[in-house]
Amino acid sequence: MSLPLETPVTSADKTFYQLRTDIVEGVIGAGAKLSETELSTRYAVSRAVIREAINRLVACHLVERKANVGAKVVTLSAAGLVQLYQVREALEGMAARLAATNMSETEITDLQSLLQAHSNKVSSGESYYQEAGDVDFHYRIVLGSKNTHLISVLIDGIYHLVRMYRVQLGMAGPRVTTAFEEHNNIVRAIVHRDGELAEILMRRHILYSKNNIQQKLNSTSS
Amino acid sequence: MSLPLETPVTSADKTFYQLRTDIVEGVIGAGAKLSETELSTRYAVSRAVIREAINRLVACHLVERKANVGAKVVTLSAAGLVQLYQVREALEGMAARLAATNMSETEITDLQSLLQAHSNKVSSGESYYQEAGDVDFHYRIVLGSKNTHLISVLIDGIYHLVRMYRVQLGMAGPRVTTAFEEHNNIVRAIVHRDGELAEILMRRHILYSKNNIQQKLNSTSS
DNA sequence: AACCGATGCTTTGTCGACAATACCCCGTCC
DNA sequence: GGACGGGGTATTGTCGACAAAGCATCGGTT
Repeated sequence: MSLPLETPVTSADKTFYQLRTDIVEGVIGAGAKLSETELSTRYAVSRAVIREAINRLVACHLVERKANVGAKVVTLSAAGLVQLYQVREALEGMAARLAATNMSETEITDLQSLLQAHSNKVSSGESYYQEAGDVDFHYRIVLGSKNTHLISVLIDGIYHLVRMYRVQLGMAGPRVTTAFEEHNNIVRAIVHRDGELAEILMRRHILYSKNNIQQKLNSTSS
Repeated sequence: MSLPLETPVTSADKTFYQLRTDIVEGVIGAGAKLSETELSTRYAVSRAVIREAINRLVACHLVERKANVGAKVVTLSAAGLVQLYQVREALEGMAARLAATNMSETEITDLQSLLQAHSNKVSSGESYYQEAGDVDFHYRIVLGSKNTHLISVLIDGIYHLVRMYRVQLGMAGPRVTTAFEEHNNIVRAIVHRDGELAEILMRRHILYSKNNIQQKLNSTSS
């Protein structure tokens, strides 16, 4: 793995991470109500820490809360996924642009070797690539931007939502080989320190993914 | 005003809004420690609501908290402002692109009349434009995108940070007339439903602002 | 004299109980 | 018969107190 780096120190931290994975992974289904008392018994902690965890989940847009009523897991829609990918296109495009100028030489060589390793796996027929490899690649680009706000919005927020969408809507999808080629082109632009090109390629890459997903959604709904 | 629309219902809401304005407005200075006990007495509420308010401020990136140590207001830097404007460029550019296709006809005409009103004020010499007019314009574009994530990240998060930077670093700045022209061009692109052009113009508009601010920072620091 | 450890104090994290609000059910009235 | 109003219940919001962790001071040792 690249970097969880999220070390829970307090009890609220642990419950927050636990709840987040449970929600993203679908253990707690979409639209499910988060009863504070029930969760406090299930996780064997006070209601206060549950409340804090829920508030953080609200900040991540993973759950919604109405005052004096309660919190429930957000229900996802195809339109929401499209909106999410629009934001990804904008943010990760900028991340790629910045990464082209801000990544260190060692980071770039690491990125290249990472891609090379994925290439080997893809050519050997492993479809392992899709999940872990893809997120790893995008993580490195985002972190390479060295832009704090960009990093936090994407890694702490959007990526978890994307994962949740994947699980909810049952996207284990292919699109491996072409995506690999796109990744390769992006890295090449970064190697040449061409931020403008890197941004364009990254935006197209995410746009393609969006179209791919939309197409899949339409075919399943028809 | 366009839309605060943030109606505090619970006590923690009110405290959160109060604290946020106090921090953004500089009443609570940068780097200041937020003592929970002290704030609970100052605002005459329990420590629990103070904690919740602080947690929300942490989510907005207005304060930082270290476990078992405490929370303090973020200290701003020129580099941070540059990073913030990079994110603005990406997000608001996308917002303009989406607004070009998603804004209703009435929203567009309202936007035009708003700009016309500002034009009158500018030509009559009022420098009132800068603050209220500019934020109003950008708000409408962002809301016109109809993209939930875009709206929340910008309006609930980044714009408050930008305001805080303005206050902290003493930016009351001019750049009125040229900015108005840029706004006008963006609106024209939206009228023509040309999302691509609207994005380009918005990105340049924000880039100009960033350069303007950077230049001002360098001149003051030298 | 400087470094290390213990002790006490301050602040945060957590807990259980109380207050307030919303929902549900039922009775009554039109 | 339907709609409005009142009471009961369950859940959330708020509070004060206890537990734990960090920080400073002070004493001891090398």
